[in-house]
Amino acid sequence: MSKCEQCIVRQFNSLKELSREELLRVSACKTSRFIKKGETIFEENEHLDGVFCIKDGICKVSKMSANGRNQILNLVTKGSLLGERSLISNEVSNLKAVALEDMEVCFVPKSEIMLDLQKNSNFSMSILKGMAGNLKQADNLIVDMAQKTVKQRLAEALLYLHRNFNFTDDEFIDVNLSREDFADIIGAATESTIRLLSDFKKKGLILIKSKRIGILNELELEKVAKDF
Amino acid sequence: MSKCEQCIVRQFNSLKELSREELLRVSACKTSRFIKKGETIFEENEHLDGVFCIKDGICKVSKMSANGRNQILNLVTKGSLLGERSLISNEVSNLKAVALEDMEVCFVPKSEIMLDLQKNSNFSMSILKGMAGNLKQADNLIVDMAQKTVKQRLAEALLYLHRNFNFTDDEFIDVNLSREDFADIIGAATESTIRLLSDFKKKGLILIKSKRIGILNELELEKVAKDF
DNA sequence: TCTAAAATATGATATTTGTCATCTTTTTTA
DNA sequence: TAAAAAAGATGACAAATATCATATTTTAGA
Repeated sequence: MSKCEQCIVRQFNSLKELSREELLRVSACKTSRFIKKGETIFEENEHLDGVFCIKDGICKVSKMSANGRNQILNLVTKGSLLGERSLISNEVSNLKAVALEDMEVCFVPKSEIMLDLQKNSNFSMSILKGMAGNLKQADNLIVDMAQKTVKQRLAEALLYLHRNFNFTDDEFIDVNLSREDFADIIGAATESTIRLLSDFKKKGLILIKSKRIGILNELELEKVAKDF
Repeated sequence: MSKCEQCIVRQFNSLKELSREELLRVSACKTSRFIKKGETIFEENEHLDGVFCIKDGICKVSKMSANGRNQILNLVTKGSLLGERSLISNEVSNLKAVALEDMEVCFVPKSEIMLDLQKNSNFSMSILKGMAGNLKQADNLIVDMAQKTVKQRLAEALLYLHRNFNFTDDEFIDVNLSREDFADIIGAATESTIRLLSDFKKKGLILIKSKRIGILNELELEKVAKDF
């Protein structure tokens, strides 16, 4: 089992605030898991007895609505923690996480995290800052969902993906999302989403090569998103 | 100026975790403000150098969308804190707060709160739990906004108001909201909102007496909200 | 590599929702 | 209290979006 002290990934999340001793303790009690594309990391209403630290890969975090449709709330990637919210509230998970590609994920038991939260104020402050950031992001998303048209939300989503998930040097977004995933991100019917993507393609805003999508005209897409 | 030690309101928020000495320090540096109905407590993008503790009254917390429409994200009432998120992120406020009735609000300077966050792990844990709760609530709202119809969202809003703001013993919701406020809560046009309210009234689900609204048939309203 | 299944695409149509105009009621203010 | 302003209500219509049907393309598995 690899050691947290040598793991570069922790630099990207609150675990970076842990002292050497704390980190050694985490390393000693953590477990590691490989997750295949499409597999579920955790389910809604599952009891999570700890937090996940994503070592590699990317997953979609979603929640089922009462009408049976899935809403993707976030795409979470290498370096992020998952499950802190439920752990802190001492509740079962309100979200579900599914791998979009093969992943490696470490699991740190609750007891260790809670101890560090209690004893290390830099760590708890870092977690708190992360949560505050998530909350701001969530507020923005509420406003977008409530006030923007499906077309605008799709434009926003494409821009977001372009800015955050263009790892390779080609113009394609580097996340393996189906049309249904897109629909679940923007909260629309799959058919409507497909139609709008075709529209954007026709207007030269994006490039579609079967499943892969690339942004061609960021400026114009921004205009669509902002409703000019 | 009244004293925090004797203020019953702090029992309802994280300030309850402060020690006697900490509370005395807060009491010494806090200020108190009376705010008239309709007045703004703080604006979007305003620099908040502390947090507000609501001693009395109720306010709407909202955010402007790019298209110039207002989105109400929360109704915040006696006993709640306001502004912690911005303070923790060390950012200007992302939200605006406007009084829905006459209010009394205390203001605690940032330096004091930050000190307590650092030194008192019960306090920081309580703030963290509060933020985690807000985040869960926000996630739920995203799903509702993305997946539910305007009618369903209105039904949900009415139920929420009924359950949380029925202070008197009559059947009316005890918050002074305009039809535009309702529209800003559910993210719809004011006219659509008015029309749906009339519909609900016609069907005997609610009672409308000019500005005052009461819930008559909670069960049926739930059915509407859940789409049966 | 061929085939079946899944995903994507598109047309037709119904439903939902927004917009603009106008009227009525309520509230505010002089 | 009367007049003016604001809020609420409603009709007509347009735009956005969902739904259902079906065709086409892509992907996965034998």
